[in-house]
Amino acid sequence: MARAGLTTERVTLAGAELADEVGFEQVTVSALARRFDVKVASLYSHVKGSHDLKTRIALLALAELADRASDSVAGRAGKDALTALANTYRDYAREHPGRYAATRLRLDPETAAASAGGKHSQLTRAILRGYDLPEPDRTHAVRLLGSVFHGFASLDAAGSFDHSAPDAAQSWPRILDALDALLRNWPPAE
Amino acid sequence: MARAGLTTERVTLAGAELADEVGFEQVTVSALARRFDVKVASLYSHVKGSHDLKTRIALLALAELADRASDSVAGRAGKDALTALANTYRDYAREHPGRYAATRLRLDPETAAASAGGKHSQLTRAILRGYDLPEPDRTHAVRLLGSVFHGFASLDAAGSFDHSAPDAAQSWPRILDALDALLRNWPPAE
DNA sequence: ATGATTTGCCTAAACCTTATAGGCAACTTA
DNA sequence: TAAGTTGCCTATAAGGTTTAGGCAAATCAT
Repeated sequence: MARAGLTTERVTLAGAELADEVGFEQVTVSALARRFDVKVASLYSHVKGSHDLKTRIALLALAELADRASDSVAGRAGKDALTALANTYRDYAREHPGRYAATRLRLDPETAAASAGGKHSQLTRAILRGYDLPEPDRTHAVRLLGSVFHGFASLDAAGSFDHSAPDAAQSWPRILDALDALLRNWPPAE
Repeated sequence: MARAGLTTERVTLAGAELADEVGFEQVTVSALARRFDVKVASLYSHVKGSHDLKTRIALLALAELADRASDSVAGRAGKDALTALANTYRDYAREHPGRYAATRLRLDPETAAASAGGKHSQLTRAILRGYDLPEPDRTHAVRLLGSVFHGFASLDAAGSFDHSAPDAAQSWPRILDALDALLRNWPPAE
């Protein structure tokens, strides 16, 4: 009766890998048990259940993405920083579709508060230092950028851009050009 | 043995209502059977199964949303049209969260082609008539607007804006101001 | 080292959802 | 009102979730 060496971390990581392979919605405690070649009930010592597992994958992905985002904007400013951050999100969504989908899981307030979620808005706020926006427009701009990054990755992943020309990849740099131009010429409140 | 009067349309509509109440992911053939006070197997005469049901709900929502969007931009131009379209998406996402989530279901290519999906990009393209954008920038702008509408609704629904001030409702008009300004001053390709 | 304790994975079982097959009753139509 | 169609049924099987309780392996104390 050899032990498989399960821990909560290892189970969560395997769940994230499974999500990238088969989709976040398809992640199940049973599938994970098969992957470890272990009986289903064994996993219940490490995660509380299906929802707990998915929440842990979401937290893992949020933290991992925040780390990458943080690295990407370090030492950059202005449009350079904007592009780096935006590309980090787009690349992560493409490389890790399951993990990326996990970041959109609705977390209960206290879990969300303890997550890396706040770090993401902090990072977006940081790249706005290179532009000259007074509050509260800075907050509005953070939300606009978040919407674009998330919305584009989401529609791209859903294949929404697949049936029109040109390639989504062609639109991306022009969208970043446009956002940069917008941030440099942000309209004043009337 | 009274008949419940099930039809594919009625089952789909009830599925959409259920989605708005408990969330799109929670829509199940079983739950729907309970709602009709009918045995599960009975529903299988009307929908092929769980995936078919969800697909039908998605198509219903896409069509319904396209109708509303179409109504909202009729007779408007420029920023007025932009605001009307944007608000239609935001309002629909708030009023019908389950249906809105359904619109993000990944459809297989031929189903997607037969859906109202294309109408949405047509409508967005239409409001750009009020601005002066050459191709291919018009397409890039359509994608940007789609990303913002979808991304904002999505983040708003996920509660991502809940833990920072001010209210998301305050950001929305300013984001539309910003998009209008951007479309009027779209940066030229270098 | 060896007994005690903790930890890890197990069997067993109950419940829910999906899905299919086949049957009888209730509507429809002629 | 008989024939045909449709609508909902029972029965059944397979797979996922979750809990309870048990034995063995690893770890710790003496």
